Amino acid sequence: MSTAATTPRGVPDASVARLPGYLRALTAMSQDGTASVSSEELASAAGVSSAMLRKDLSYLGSYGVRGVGYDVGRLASEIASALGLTKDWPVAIVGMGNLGRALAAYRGFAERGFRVIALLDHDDRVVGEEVAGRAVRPMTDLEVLVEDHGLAIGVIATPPEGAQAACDRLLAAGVRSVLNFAAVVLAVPPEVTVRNVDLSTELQILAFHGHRGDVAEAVAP
Amino acid sequence: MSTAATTPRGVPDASVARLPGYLRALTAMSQDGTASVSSEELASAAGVSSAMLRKDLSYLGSYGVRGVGYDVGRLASEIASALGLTKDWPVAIVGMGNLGRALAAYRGFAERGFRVIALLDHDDRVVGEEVAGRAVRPMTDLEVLVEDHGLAIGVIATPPEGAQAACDRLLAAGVRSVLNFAAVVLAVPPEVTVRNVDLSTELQILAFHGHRGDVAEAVAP
DNA sequence: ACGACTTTGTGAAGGCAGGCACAAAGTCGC
DNA sequence: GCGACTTTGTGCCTGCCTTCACAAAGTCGT
Ligand SMILES: NC(=O)c1ccc[n+]([C@@H]2O[C@H](COP(=O)([O-])OP(=O)(O)OC[C@H]3O[C@@H](n4cnc5c(N)ncnc54)[C@H](O)[C@@H]3O)[C@@H](O)[C@H]2O)c1
Ligand SMILES: NC(=O)c1ccc[n+]([C@@H]2O[C@H](COP(=O)([O-])OP(=O)(O)OC[C@H]3O[C@@H](n4cnc5c(N)ncnc54)[C@H](O)[C@@H]3O)[C@@H](O)[C@H]2O)c1
Repeated sequence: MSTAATTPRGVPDASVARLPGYLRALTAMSQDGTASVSSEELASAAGVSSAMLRKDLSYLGSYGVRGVGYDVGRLASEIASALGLTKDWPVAIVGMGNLGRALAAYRGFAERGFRVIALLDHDDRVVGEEVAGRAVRPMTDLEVLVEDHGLAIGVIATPPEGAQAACDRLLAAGVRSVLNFAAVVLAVPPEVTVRNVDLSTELQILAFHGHRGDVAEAVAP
Repeated sequence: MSTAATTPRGVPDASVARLPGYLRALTAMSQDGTASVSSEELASAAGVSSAMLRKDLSYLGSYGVRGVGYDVGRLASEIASALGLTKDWPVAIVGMGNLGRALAAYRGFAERGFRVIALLDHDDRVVGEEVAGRAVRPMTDLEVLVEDHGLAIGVIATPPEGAQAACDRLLAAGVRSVLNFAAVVLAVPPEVTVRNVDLSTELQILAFHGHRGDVAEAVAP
């Protein structure tokens, strides 16, 4: 019933989607030894306007100093806290095909506080294989994994046909956040959050813009 | 100066981003032998509301029949045409690491009219290697490739440090559409379209929602 | 041939997000 | 210690996107 402005923690989705970008820029600055940034500098590093940045940050609280800017370390820590990154998030990857293996080998996970605790596949020929120094486990291990690690995020890297089944198993085991790489619309109850990453969709959107660019140039004059 | 509604081809960005989802659902229906769909059915298959679907389609023209619905084949073809998928789009993938190899092996490209014409890397140890039945080529091949194939879309799968350099080379060769998997903000001139796919960002957004879900439940009652 | 029924296409309204511009606030130099 | 300067935080406004609701349109059964 309350608006975003009323509740201190009511951050609009559009803002949330930009916070990781700010955090990344801040982390880079921190490693460069930069201690303080203005909204102008940070905005340009994150590729947004300074007004937008300030508005986004204002949803989190007042962590800037007028006339000076933001303390890099402090702001990074506040954003991380707002995103819920103060604890490690256990992640399981389902589907050890081409994409699943690339994801398993990706070290960007750990760098941002996501701990891959399991690689899963339903195919007996793949189960037991070693991927990125870890043994692939059968789907039946899911329940135990959730119990042991409090598994929170499931990544689906199966073909489209298997994605709903994989999702159902994740949900049954208690997972409530899913990152889906398969090109299907997953049916989930409302309390579950699904984010879709679809390469084909992205390419098609690019095709549209490339296409339109040509058309616009041909029509405008 | 004209609004989206004035120009027949003025499709809002938000709509464009959903068209690929409609197209995918239609393709699946077509393969099932379904000849006709209502906006209600198609909307549910694509995971949007029927009002939204109808409005999106109305930007493309009037291809439905009142009282009946849409002809699956016809609508698919109209959407494909609006997206600019009537021709093949040549794609080059830059950066043959874990991710680049997975992308190279992905057959979803060809299925949707995107033809991978080259795999590129700047590392001499990787150049010449065979990936997905294709030899990896050096960055210096870019210009010739663009000339020969009219290369239109570049995919960047290099580490963040190399992404801007890779992007610059693509643009210099004439590419105007870029799909970027590296977690950096690429600097490009306004006529170039860049879309970013960042796994870490997605996970952090999921973390926020998982986190918030807990908080909301704890605070609400 | 006609009427009832279904489903589209779209005007109108509401809500949300982005951008502008400025007052408030705090710093730094002198 | 004080004033000038810098930069934040935010109220307001504009435009876009989404949802609602219904008249128009065309079909199918009789
Ligand atoms: N490869 C890519 O670069 C790429 C890019 C974008 C999107 N995708 C999408 O990612 C998904 C995976 O692609 P891929 O190329 O890795 O496929 P793949 O066929 O190489 O691998 C799929 C793996 O998932 C496993 N699997 C299938 N059904 C399962 C189930 N129900 N439960 C558990 N495991 C199951 C299979 O055993 C197999 O090991 C696809 O949906 C694809 O569209 C892939
Ligand atoms: N591996 C994953 O699953 C994954 C997931 C999400 C995002 N990413 C991102 O994708 C990118 C690639 O990841 P990866 O794991 O494949 O990295 P990687 O280190 O395995 O491979 C990078 C490849 O790019 C090449 N390269 C580097 N600089 C280049 C340049 N300027 N021009 C041409 N080629 C260049 C290198 O020679 C190497 O072969 C990274 O930015 C990473 O953050 C990877």
